[in-house]
Amino acid sequence: MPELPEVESVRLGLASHVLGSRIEAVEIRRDSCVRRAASPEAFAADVSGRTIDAAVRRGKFLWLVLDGGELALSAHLGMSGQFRVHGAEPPPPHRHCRARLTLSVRGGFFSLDFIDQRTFGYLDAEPMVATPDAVAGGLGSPLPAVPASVAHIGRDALDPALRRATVLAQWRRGTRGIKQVLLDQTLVSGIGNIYADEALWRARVHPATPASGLSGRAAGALLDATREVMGQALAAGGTSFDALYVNVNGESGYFDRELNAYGRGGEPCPRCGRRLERAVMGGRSTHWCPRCQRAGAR
DNA sequence: AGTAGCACCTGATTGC
DNA sequence: TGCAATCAGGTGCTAC
Repeated sequence: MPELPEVESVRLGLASHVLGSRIEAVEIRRDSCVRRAASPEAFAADVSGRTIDAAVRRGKFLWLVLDGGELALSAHLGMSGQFRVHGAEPPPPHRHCRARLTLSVRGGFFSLDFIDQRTFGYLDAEPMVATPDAVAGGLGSPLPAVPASVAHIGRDALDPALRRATVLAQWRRGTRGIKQVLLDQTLVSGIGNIYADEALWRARVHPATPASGLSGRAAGALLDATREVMGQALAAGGTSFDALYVNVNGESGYFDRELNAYGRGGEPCPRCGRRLERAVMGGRSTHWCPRCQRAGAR
């Protein structure tokens, strides 16, 4: 469920609570929440006793830089992952709590819970690896490296170091529809199903338009639209329809009130009044206005 | 090489 | 009321 604005809200919350703290204890409550590590015990051994130096994000991928920066505690929220911060005496773990970390800072202790109903999310201990374009890392990162599992992920739409001309050329290559291309995290990361539909609506591009048929100008306007909509969503604390997405303090964002297309199939287009359409494209539910977003327009 | 399809899960909602 | 089908914000692997 979480896309770039939601993951960035989580990153900001983590940064405000865990930077400079030390990982004292690790309780894995569901083994499969640790994917790459050889075992839950190996994960715990890798991260225990280490200090958290930074909280970094690229697209929807999030990681805590440990000690010297050669190791990361990486996390992906999948469809339903959350982090929740509790004080020295945390409540009993939530039913979907997959891991509980105990952290210490200046003699005080607190808990960090990883909660994930659908279990598509994960935690891992990973080496940091250099990437060809790792000039400045992702948002929040001063480091020239990313966790191994993020090496194939493109810079995200809000990253100042995004190579605009390069990604627009990559977008327009191949045979896929533009909706599928927007969701390709190896080109521009961070755009998920909600913000893909919203950006296409803003830029007046039909989701099934062959990406190769977009003009450079239209592709550029679409990239700008992804940045605008995700920037505004971030300012509103992200999008949330229910208790499945909350920040580290358990609070929901408000951007769902500002969605123009996503989830509004059958409702009037906020721009022209025409009934919005809904269909499945590339296995994902897709929403658009058949009048504002004409196939082949622009 | 690029792309489509499916697998991975749990839970809420909808329809019969 | 019960039960099955459908849907949900993501990613990675496999087979074309």
